[in-house]
Amino acid sequence: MQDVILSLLAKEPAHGYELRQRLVKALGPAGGALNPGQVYVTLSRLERAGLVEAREVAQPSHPDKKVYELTASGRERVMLWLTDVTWSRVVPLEFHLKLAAAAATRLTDPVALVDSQRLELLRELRQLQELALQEPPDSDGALLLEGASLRLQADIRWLEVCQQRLVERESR
Amino acid sequence: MQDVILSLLAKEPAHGYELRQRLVKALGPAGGALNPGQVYVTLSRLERAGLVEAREVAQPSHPDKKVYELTASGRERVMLWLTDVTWSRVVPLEFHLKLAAAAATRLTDPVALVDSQRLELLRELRQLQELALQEPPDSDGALLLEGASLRLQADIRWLEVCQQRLVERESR
DNA sequence: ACAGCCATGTAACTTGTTACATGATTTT
DNA sequence: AAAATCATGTAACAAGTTACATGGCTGT
Repeated sequence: MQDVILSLLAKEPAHGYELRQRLVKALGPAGGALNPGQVYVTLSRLERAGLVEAREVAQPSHPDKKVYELTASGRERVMLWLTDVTWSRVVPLEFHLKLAAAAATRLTDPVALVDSQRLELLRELRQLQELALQEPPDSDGALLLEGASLRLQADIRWLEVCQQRLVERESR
Repeated sequence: MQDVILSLLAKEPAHGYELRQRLVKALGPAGGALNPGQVYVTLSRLERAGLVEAREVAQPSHPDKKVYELTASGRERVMLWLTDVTWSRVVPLEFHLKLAAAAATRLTDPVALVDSQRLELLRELRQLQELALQEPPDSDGALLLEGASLRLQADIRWLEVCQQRLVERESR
């Protein structure tokens, strides 16, 4: 969250309300879940950490607003974030633990578990592809959806491999 | 972390030290980064939440140990976790924000950013494939590595698409 | 005597998250 | 007069993370 806010401020100074709106828009359909308060909490923590600075701006026919902008060390942190290359590869590990737990507890059949997850991902993939049709081609939104879609396909293929292995082992 | 610990306890009751070792082993090369204290912190929080219960076990030629096992509500939570199907699709969104920030700040060239990330992922993929060779075929470890590898390939393909789009836009 | 493994924790800090509170202005 | 929008925050808790503290037992 902090890095996200900072990256938005890297573009131009803004106040909390504006940031919240930009975030909701950037998050798309998932944007509704964003709690307004969180933006302000994050901003005040960033200020305490010296990464942003605020100045109050009076408005004639509106409540006052507080415009935040990056400090030097804030810009430094954005640069670090930009060049950071740790991508999340946590999920397969987590799912692997789930499989092991399912096998150990025998509360759920591992094969059924893999299958339900696979079906769910397929459902999500169809939904994504519907969304992609509504997006103008070659837009940023379409590019984003393509990234999510490629990942989903990779995960689905992996689940298929898992399922195959499980069935093979069962038949031995 | 909580769910991970719970899933390990779902297999069989265990004490903290043992859990830590199993975790380090399960995490493979990344296991070294695990702070021992965290296991105990997590266990005590799980106990406070009523998801696990401990009983102290004296050992003749070793310090005492505290063996934890799941309560009924702990087992319930594991079941919820097992059947939960939310996979992380956050990363493309995050990278998209990075691209936007890079374009806005002009501190870094977006094309260079994509390229460095792509090279890094390629490096990781090679490393993964080396690890896979050392793993016995058809083992759980090999399956895990395959999942990570499929994801990496999807991410790399996405970055290639991003790069293509950026170059296309530049030439206009 | 000293290193190293077995075993457990606590204090403190950061971050995410939610629920709640406040008040002005504009539109209907 | 009510509802929506503009605008900001606080208090409190949950969770991840780290640094540090403690002690017994084992092998050399």
